[in-house]
Amino acid sequence: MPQLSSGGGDDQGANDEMISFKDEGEQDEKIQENAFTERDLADLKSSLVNESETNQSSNAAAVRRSQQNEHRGYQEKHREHLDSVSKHQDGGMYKTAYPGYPFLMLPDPYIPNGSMSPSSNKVSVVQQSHGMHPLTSLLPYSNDHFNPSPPHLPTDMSQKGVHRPQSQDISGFYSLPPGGVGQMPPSMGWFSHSLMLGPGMHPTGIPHPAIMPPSGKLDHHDHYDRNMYAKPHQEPKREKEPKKPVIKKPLNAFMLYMKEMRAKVIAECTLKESAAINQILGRRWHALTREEQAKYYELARKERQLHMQLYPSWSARDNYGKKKRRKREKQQDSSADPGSPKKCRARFGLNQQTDWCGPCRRKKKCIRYLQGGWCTSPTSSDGSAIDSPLSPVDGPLSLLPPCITPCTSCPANTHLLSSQNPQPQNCLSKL
DNA sequence: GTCCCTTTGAAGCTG
DNA sequence: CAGCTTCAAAGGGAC
Repeated sequence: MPQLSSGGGDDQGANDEMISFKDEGEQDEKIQENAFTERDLADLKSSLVNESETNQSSNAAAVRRSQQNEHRGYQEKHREHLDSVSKHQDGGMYKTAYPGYPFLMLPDPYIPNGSMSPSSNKVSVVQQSHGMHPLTSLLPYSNDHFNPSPPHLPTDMSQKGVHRPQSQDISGFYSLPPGGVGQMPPSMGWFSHSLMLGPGMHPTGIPHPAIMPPSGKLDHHDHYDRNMYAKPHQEPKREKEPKKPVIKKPLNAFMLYMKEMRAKVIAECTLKESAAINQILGRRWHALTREEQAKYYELARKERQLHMQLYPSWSARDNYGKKKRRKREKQQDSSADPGSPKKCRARFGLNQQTDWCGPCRRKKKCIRYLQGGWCTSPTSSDGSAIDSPLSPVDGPLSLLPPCITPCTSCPANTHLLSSQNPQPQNCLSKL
């Protein structure tokens, strides 16, 4: 846990926060759009802590009770479930949830609708029927269609010749509390109330969240259809040499935090754009105490451990550079067809960074920039920073670029700020 | 349909 | 080994 150790154990949370925000001023104003002023943010920070504590206290008891009850019959039923699961394996390659890691109090972090937020209407419903251990249903990884044998069995694990370290005893790795695999460490108990399986999610019907269908995209927009996995007509496809399913990276601590808190932030500030949400979440993340963050680091570590055990031969390398390759291929295709040049996503210049396409504001991503030209006219003979050919101030309002950072002086937030225009002259409030 | 944005952290890659 | 890059999630927006 680099974050936990990097601070040297001192109380440097505030410093850490300052360091992490490279463009604080700009980000601040973005957040203001939805009542996230600095003042509010300060309130938010304190309220977050209270919120967290409140949630912990109010839900902890109920959650603990629930866990205890459900844990009682787990060990016997777990074996039962394994049998059940193995039967399901015959029925569909995506139908089985991996049952071997009940210690992990995660909802399926890879299931698009598997929000962990307590405020999310998608979630927060404990569905641990079927005599399953509550955690069993949350197991995020399914290995069935990937590895022929159940990965949770040490013998199977050892059979896989791999370059990743393996452990047959996870508890040894994480110092799991006494009580077995199904019990969460006390410090993690708070998490369980929100890390619940989504409604309607059958425990054994969860496709592996980290595995993308062979035909699926790697992109985050690739919301694989859960139903698709259940369709029996998928089966005949296996006659052909199936492509290796894409196994996604395990989520890190912050990603887990985002998963849980996203819906909450959305509800609080009516924002919907993920970029803005993520900015807020980033701030909240820094506002968390070390103890609160530690919970997520712990979860993330378990997540990685689980992932490692399930896919010992998987490496982040497997997914590394795929997007880039795809993009490169596309570019090659487009360059081979000069008759249909890519449209430049140009907006009028908003920055002067030399490695950006000034007009486009698309760092190294503007097709024309990559092809050696600018979207519009500007060039600099000495190679210095290239200014925008058309200042936002120059154009009529209708031609102004979209807001990068909402101008809080404008009631309607219809204008933009940028590093060049911290207080744009065309601000509605000035016009 | 695809990509971008935006965040942090982990891991891979590169010089 | 340090520094950079990519990818995890999310979903609206742009094209």
